[in-house]
Amino acid sequence: MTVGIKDVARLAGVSPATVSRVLAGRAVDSDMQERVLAAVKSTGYRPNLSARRLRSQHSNTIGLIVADIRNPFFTAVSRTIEDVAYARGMRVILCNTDEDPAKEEMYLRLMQEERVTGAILAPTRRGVEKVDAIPKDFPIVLIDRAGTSRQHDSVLLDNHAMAALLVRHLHEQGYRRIAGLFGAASTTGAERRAGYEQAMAQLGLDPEAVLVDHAPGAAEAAVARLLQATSRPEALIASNGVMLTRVLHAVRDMGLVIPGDVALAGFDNEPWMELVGDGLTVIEQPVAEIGRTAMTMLLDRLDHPDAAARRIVLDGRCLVRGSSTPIRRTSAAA
Amino acid sequence: MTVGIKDVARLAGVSPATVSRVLAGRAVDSDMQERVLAAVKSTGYRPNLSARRLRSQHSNTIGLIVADIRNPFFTAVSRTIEDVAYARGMRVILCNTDEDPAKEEMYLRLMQEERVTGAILAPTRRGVEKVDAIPKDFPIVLIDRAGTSRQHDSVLLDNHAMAALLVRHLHEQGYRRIAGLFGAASTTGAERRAGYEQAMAQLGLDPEAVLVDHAPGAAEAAVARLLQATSRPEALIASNGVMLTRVLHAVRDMGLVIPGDVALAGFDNEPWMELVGDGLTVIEQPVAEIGRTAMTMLLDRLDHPDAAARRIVLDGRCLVRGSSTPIRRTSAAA
DNA sequence: AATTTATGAGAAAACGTTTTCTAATAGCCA
DNA sequence: TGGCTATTAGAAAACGTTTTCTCATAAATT
Repeated sequence: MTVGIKDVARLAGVSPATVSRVLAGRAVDSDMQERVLAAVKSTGYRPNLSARRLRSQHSNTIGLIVADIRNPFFTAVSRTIEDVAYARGMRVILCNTDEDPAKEEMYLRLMQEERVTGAILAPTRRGVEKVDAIPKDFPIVLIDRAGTSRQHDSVLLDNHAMAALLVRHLHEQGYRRIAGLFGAASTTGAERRAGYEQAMAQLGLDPEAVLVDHAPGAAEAAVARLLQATSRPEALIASNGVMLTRVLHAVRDMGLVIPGDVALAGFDNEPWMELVGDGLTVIEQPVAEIGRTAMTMLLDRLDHPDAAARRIVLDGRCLVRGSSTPIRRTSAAA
Repeated sequence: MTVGIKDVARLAGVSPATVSRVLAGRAVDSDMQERVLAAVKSTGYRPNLSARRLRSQHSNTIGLIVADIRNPFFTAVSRTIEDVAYARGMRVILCNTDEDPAKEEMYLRLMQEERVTGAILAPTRRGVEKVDAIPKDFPIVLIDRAGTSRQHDSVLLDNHAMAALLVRHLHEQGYRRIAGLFGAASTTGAERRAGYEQAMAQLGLDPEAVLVDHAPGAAEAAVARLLQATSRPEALIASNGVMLTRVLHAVRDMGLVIPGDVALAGFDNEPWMELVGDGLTVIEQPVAEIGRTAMTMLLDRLDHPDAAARRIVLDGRCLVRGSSTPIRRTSAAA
């Protein structure tokens, strides 16, 4: 019942090939073109993209695999990627791994079965080890996390440096006992932790890094444990925006005030972060640039399949706000 | 170069049809099955989903068209829809209209060309008028906005009642001059405005509704205009979460405090909303239930194409927080 | 003016599957 | 034991396009 290219051709009195050519915008007799366009309109013909993809062997689709679209960082990056893609006539398939390597593997397989033109992937910590096993003829750009893999293109934040920057900022404000909460399931967490520990060591401070699960409630529990200890930290660092939100909740629930009882700083800027209290000090990531760069790299890769893999490392901005005002010590200094 | 079902068949010494049957999990000789599976593994065969869809005539894909995935309401709903869909072996194509009817139309056309099994759509205000023109054989569920269309299934919030609820709450707290900011491009905004106006009228109050564009900066400008007027409103209502955030920003930028200078309430709950000041009073939508219901309706529709269209209206919860504490009048009462 | 080259249209093949159709074998009942 | 049915596998058609191939006609070159 559905109208196909043959029906259009018959109505217009031309061959299917001609209809295809008209639709592809290639040179045809203007009279025929007119008849074809009229026939398309009158039949309400809609090309079947599956058939088109099967025959033409390119999908014009890219896969986007992130941990969780509810994380505003990924939301923002995704949005940019989609806009660029659709502007180029490409579709995007979006998948959430929930930091689960099994899901990630399944979605990567799905992408191959969809014969996507390429994929943009934020791999899980365990997934990043397997990423080098992906066939070279499957173009991939890693975002946000790349681990040690140098085989694929990647666009990353300078996590190490940014975490260190945060530590030094807190140190300058007079904080000494600075604890850090880092995501356990992502390489991002690991890198930020390393930056944190190195900066702490350089300043002669004792690092206290906590690895936090992706599971709900984990961050809250970690905060409670930290702040109920005998020598409570003077400041907390949260390694991403979602965790920062949870830490904030947990601190409030304990009846503590920021920064009076404990200072707070973290990663990822969101519109509300300057509204809570006197604002939250954060490292803002260049989300739009990350998305745009990833798409550009992917398209470049398609043009030059054999070029060497590139790694682009971007810097964030440290937005200093009220949650890290200079410390006011109540008793003896450290 | 890519390995197809024929290659697998040749290696396993069976016909392509048999390979297809094994992969579909249908009954075959166990010896052959074993050989096929071995051949699949050794060749690294990946089925071509385009070919499969073309031949089998079902795409196992649903389209999801929302205004903007960066709006946390849509993010949350999308996430639920995706989870349900993938659990059923279906894919989701996600598109953002940016409240632009032209984009919406284009994406609806795209969905038809993809031969999606069905679509879930949050139509723009102008798009909702055209939605009845969509062929009946294209299953659609409208979410969040349905206007007067009764031809398609829909799952909605009781916008009228919820807006009225917010008005009555503010009235109970002692507020009288209550202004509302409503999205100009969505039917949601229109319905909430109607509820607001009716409730205001019933309480004998003068409504002051402002229609706010989707464009950036529009909400801020509207707030500035309202609060600089000679008789400044005592309370503001924002018709969705994004607008609420912007209103909050604007109020803060003017150096006013909430609720001391002006009270604030709105729609859509987000994790941070209990953290800013003494919390924001909002109507929380049952986002997960909306997503789940939409998917269920869509799947039902596929089973019963000729059943009458259903409209499911859900209630939200009013979360009372600090931004609407009882008014303390400085001078004479109204 | 004759030959080559360029252009454009139709016929038919091809893309990689699933499904229908046909045939063969095994199992069952009388 | 003979015929009938049920089951399973292979051959071939089909899905709706694009693209290659072939041919005819027009344009260009010598």
